[in-house]
Amino acid sequence: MTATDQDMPCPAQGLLKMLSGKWKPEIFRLAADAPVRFSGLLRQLKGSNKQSLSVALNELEASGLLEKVVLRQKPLHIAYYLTGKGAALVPVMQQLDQLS
Amino acid sequence: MTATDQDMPCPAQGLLKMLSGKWKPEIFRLAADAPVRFSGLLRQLKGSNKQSLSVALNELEASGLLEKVVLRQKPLHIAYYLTGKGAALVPVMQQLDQLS
DNA sequence: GGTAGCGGTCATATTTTCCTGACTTATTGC
DNA sequence: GCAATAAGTCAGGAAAATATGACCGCTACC
Repeated sequence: MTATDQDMPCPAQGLLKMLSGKWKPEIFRLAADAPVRFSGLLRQLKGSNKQSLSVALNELEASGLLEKVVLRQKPLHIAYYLTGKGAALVPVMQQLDQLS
Repeated sequence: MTATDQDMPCPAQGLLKMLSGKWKPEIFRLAADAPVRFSGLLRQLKGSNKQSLSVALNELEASGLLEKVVLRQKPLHIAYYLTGKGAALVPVMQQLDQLS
């Protein structure tokens, strides 16, 4: 059990895990469309809550799919943008959509 | 809340859910390679257990990705085969692999 | 008749995930 | 100064997922 032991015999499993959870797929989809913000998500995703969104956003950021950006404009905004890695995932998601 | 209420604002979410869980991605991958059997999985997937595999296999079957087949040969075998729907998912999984 | 392998189920833990409500810091509007 | 909005954190608790160990029916072997 070293630090390099990734314990991941299935390559796709990592990606799958990045989008697993109750809110992450929807957040990702919205972010793929346009940058998202905390309060906006809280309003759009009915039934969600601060805690879960906070965790989900942090995980999406940690896995490199979203990037948190502080916009130093008038009222100070924080937005989450899709990264390059995130964008690379979009076409795969679209294929999944079509299989549904 | 009718029976037609699918509560699924994100199309890909259904597919994602079908492969969510600790063992389902690996089971799916193995089944995509060749039909799998209960005892074989239990041996190959180190750290797994009957209960979890049973649940995972039933869910994969219920979601139409695997098909349970009883082979009425000499010692009686039960195997899980990839369905057409499951096969359609394979190339998408391969794309996920390459994004890793 | 005893033992072993296959393919499970069942009842019960343990672990992980998700939700709730209270509280915080900073900014804006009145 | 006071309330509101944004973007959270924190301490619980409830619910869902996962694991453990016992047990069962069937076939096969010796």
